[in-house]
Amino acid sequence: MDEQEQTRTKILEAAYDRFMHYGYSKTTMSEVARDCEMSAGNIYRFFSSKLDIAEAMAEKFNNERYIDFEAIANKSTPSIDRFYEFFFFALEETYSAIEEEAKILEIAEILRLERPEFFNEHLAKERVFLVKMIEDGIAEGVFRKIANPTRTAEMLQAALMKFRFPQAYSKLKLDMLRYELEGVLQLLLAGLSVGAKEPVMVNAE
Amino acid sequence: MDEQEQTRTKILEAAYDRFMHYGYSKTTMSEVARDCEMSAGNIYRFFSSKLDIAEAMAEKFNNERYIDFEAIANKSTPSIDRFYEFFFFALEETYSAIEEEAKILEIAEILRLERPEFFNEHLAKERVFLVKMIEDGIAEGVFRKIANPTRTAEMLQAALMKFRFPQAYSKLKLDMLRYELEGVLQLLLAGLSVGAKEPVMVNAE
DNA sequence: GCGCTGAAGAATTTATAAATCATTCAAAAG
DNA sequence: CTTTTGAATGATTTATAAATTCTTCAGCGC
Repeated sequence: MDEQEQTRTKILEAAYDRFMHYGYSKTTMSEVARDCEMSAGNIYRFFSSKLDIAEAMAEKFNNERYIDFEAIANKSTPSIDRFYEFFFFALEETYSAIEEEAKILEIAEILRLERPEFFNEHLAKERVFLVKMIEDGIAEGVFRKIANPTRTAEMLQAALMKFRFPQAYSKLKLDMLRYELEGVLQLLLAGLSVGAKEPVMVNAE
Repeated sequence: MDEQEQTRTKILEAAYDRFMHYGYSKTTMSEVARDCEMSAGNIYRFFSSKLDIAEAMAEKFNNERYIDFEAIANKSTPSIDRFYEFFFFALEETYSAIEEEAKILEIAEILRLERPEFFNEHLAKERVFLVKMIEDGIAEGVFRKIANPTRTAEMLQAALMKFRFPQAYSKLKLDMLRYELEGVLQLLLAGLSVGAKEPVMVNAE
């Protein structure tokens, strides 16, 4: 880790402590700079904006999740089991992270609004694991042949959006979210199962 | 229609014109009262709050949709076709209503926050049509036996939430929403099809 | 040159007072 | 007695000025 990278980390840590304690908007660049014993202007040699600090923090948080996601996706258990584990793990993890640290929600909301590309990249990264589990399921003979696994993964994400970002999309409590996730996932996975027929409309518009 | 009901309608119409022209929050009770040639205080003999006027308006709007929903649900076309028609109709209808009249979104947002029960009742009413179409699909031999159609309808609603209230849950454009709705619906209906297997986890937690 | 500072500017937030608003209710009008 | 008004009230919104904040960058020290 070179000097540059070391300073970035120092700033990130100082910002993290402040963001978690006082929240993103109540933390000033001067405060973070003071904690790092430098001037506010100098931070801009390492991060081009305050929002970039938040994004770097979120990226670090996500990267930790990707390790867990990858571990789940690569398990040797049936793909069905892995799907459940994946989405329930993600639900519990994000829900409790936000529950315990309400400040995280503020950052997530700001990024969702100000950095939608960041959000989309995150979804694309998660999708890689979904595609793998879909393909494994096909290989297992549990899922039917699927023309475009990436598109199917996109559809799973669209249908399960409210469980991946629970507090942003609803006010439901965790047990209710679990109940709904279970049911929706059951239906979606049934739709992938070997016997399932993709519906064909008689009167296509 | 008795006197009481007639006055309610007059107030509702005056409020509707104002809400659509200036928005909910920019409309005052005095203005509505003036349009009805009465005092602001007198409105409260007919509606117990400004929010109640908005709710009554939304109820009227919804009731018009229920007529269309019922017509679709009662068609003699295959239930699959009706499902598509139902959700695409709902998407186009709510999307364009909000697109053309941005003021409607304000009212919808306020009701979602301040009157969550109203929202839940609306979902329950829609669910009746979904249950019917599910049961028809079973009778047609297209859908598999389903233990609890009401629960399944709830799950469909949970998975399709972002298409029922498009602008509230995402910033996606209509063509993207159509693309996603098509795929998600396909997957969900495949999950209901006769051959589909409800997934059973090997290692239940 | 290189790394950093601190002053400066533009944008945003805060603070505060004034104004407006939703709602209530005593009393007037019918 | 029923219906309606309009003044009173407390809450919310608006308006405005002051202060703070993010960000830039000329120039200082190494």
